[in-house]
Amino acid sequence: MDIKSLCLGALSIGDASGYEIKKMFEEGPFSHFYDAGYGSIYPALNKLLDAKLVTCTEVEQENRPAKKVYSLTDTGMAKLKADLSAEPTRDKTRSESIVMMFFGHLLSQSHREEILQSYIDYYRDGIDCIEGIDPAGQPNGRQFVRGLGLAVYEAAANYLEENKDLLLSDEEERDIGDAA
Amino acid sequence: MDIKSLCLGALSIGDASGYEIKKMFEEGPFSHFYDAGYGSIYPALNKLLDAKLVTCTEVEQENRPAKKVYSLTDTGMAKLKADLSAEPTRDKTRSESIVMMFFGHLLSQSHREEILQSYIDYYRDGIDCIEGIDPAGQPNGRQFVRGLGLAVYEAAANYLEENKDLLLSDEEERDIGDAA
DNA sequence: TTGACTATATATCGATTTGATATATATCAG
DNA sequence: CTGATATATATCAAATCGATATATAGTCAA
Repeated sequence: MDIKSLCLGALSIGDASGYEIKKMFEEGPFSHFYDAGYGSIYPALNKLLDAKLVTCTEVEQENRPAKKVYSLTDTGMAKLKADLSAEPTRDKTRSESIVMMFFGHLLSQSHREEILQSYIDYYRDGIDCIEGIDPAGQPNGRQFVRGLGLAVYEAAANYLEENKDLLLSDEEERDIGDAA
Repeated sequence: MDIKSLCLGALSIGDASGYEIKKMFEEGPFSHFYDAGYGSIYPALNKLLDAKLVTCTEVEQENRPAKKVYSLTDTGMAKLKADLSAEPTRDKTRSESIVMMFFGHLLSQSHREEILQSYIDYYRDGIDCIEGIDPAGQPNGRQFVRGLGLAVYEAAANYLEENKDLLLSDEEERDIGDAA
């Protein structure tokens, strides 16, 4: 499963341009569990077009640039279902905030506090964002994933707030006279 | 912050070979919040060596191949602290399991069940793995991150188990006679 | 003793992805 | 008329991924 598969998934929700697909990764439904930028989306759409898994129509618009709207073909939908039927690979996370907290003893207390607060804000914003989605009428899978996101973000935000002191307190000097 | 920074961080804990650093990402302390393979670690170590941020000693071993053990220099430690003092970028997650659940309506019930169960197992294994780490004597930051991991994994595993039915139930046919 | 498998260890390479930048059109504010 | 923001497509060097190659050595079974 790569960005081509995710573009097929995005188009299974409805026709869209590259720019609109990007927004699904940035602010939209995918933003909490997948990532992609223009540099991978546009090449992916071109490959999908070559493989006839999508079609493309140029649409003129008033007061803004023309856009290329992509649509899923029948073979595209079949390919999407095949991709979704594979064994999922392990989740990949990359959190610089956690790296910094992990090595907190190498940082000043004030910097640890900054990192922690912006990380709490990050989760609180995520919660607000997910709560802004109305689950009514959405497929069960999307409702399920929405609830998972809320549960995980709330657990993280609560832990960070309830255990601040552990991160912010300075290390106790241990091991004095340890070289017995 | 890139893999070079993470290698410096790994070496701040103790001298290590590329193979040993890989294991820190695979099974060790980094495995829950960062990822890296040989293809990025070995080139990173060579660049760090060129920049004199680490030194390298070849060590012969009994009953196994020789290894190259890397150590942090003073400038390497300074570089690590500088990297950790930057503004953290946003977390990046990439979860194929969640993508599959999100598009669950395109999959059979039995496949949804497989994905769900293996995802629950994944979190339960993660919990066991973290619980196996003794926090005693570790820096506060590492204890804090350990607790965060536990809180988040437990929230995820519990949500998945308690809400199984929502994902596994078949969609109700809505909108019949909707074209009013 | 040969083959299969596992673990340790380093290294490389094509393909993919990242992150930044370039190019346009159009609106709005100062 | 300059700068900022939003829409929209495209590209490119650098970083990363995932797979593979190579080598040593132990185990375990056919």
